[in-house]
Amino acid sequence: MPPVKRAPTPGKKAGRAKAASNTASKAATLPLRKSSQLRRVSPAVIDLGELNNHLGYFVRRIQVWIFQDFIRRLARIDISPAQFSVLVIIGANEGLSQSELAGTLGIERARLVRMLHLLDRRGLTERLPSTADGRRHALRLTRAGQAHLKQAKALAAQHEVNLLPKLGAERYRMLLDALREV
Amino acid sequence: MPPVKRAPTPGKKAGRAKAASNTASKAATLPLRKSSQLRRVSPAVIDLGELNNHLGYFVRRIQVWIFQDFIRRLARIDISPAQFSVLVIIGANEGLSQSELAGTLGIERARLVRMLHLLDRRGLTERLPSTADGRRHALRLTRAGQAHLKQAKALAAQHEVNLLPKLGAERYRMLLDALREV
DNA sequence: CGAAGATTGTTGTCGAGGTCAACAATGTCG
DNA sequence: CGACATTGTTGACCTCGACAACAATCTTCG
Repeated sequence: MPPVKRAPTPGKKAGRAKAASNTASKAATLPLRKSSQLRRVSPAVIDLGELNNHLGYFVRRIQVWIFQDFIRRLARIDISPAQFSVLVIIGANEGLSQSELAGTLGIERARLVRMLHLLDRRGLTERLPSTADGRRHALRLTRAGQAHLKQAKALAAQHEVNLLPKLGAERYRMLLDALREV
Repeated sequence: MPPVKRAPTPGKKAGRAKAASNTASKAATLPLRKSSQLRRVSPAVIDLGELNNHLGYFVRRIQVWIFQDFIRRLARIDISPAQFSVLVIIGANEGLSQSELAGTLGIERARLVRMLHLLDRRGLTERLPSTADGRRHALRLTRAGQAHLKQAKALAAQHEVNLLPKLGAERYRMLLDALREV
């Protein structure tokens, strides 16, 4: 489909130019236009309405926010939050199976398989055949994996400390305690 | 690629049957095997290790958990968490622009465009040309959109109430208050 | 023992979302 | 007017969760 002229918005949307007494805006951000007469316009600060009563909304926002910082901080050693959790659990429970790992982290077995493919290829983890059960794989960290995890933990701890000032030490503590019990 | 024999795991993984003194397991779940001698094996209850000190991990878990309930509850009217937030904001701020909407919700303008395509097609929202600025679109809910949002809010409120017992009323309140200020 | 059933690891396929780059149309400002 | 910024849009790519289908391997129980 060839790029049409500024999106025809397939369908209606013809005339109609009434409404919208509360016009538009620009602010809401940083520049702080020096032009005295701030273009009139809308809320500038937008109302979250009903969302203010939904825990899910705020949890989502903070989750995204925290992950972004985490990702940025561990980008150097190329470890994602998911990979980090996998390495940590394997490190703390050598020999566990993929099923158990997936179960405790709440991810699909299928998802974990592909994740381990990567980590294996990178030489960080290995899947040894379980001596007791032919179906299982005993997961372990390689030497390199242990070293890598060590670095990851250091950076992650650093990331964690970084959250304190942004959340407030007391609030941070409270959140961590409260969430851990769920 | 034809399905090989139980995943050759491209690469090494030959012999090697040593290690893994702490064998494997099965439990960790429900059955509670009646067979007295519980197959020896690993932790049964797996150690989260370092993850216990990472707020991000718990926030992520609870976020996924909350969203699952939300999705399940609003499946009937086919509204996702993201769509819900979009409808709520438009409803509370008629005439705002896509940029503003995307900004306040923390999603990409590009992402929002496709979301609005859907909502438009479903007749829930409409994009009126802004009279003051030729580039902008003044977003609004259609009559149908308002009605749909009303239902969504009812179900969402129901979902929210459902979280109380599972989190504990006090904890719920605390979390909501704490997160709202971030 | 042997057949039915459950587990485990795997692959394939969808669909929702996030990320980036590139654009045309439109506004703003010096 | 011309340089620059915004806004809405599209295209392409990639991650991730959810499902379905399998082969290999236990487990159970008649």
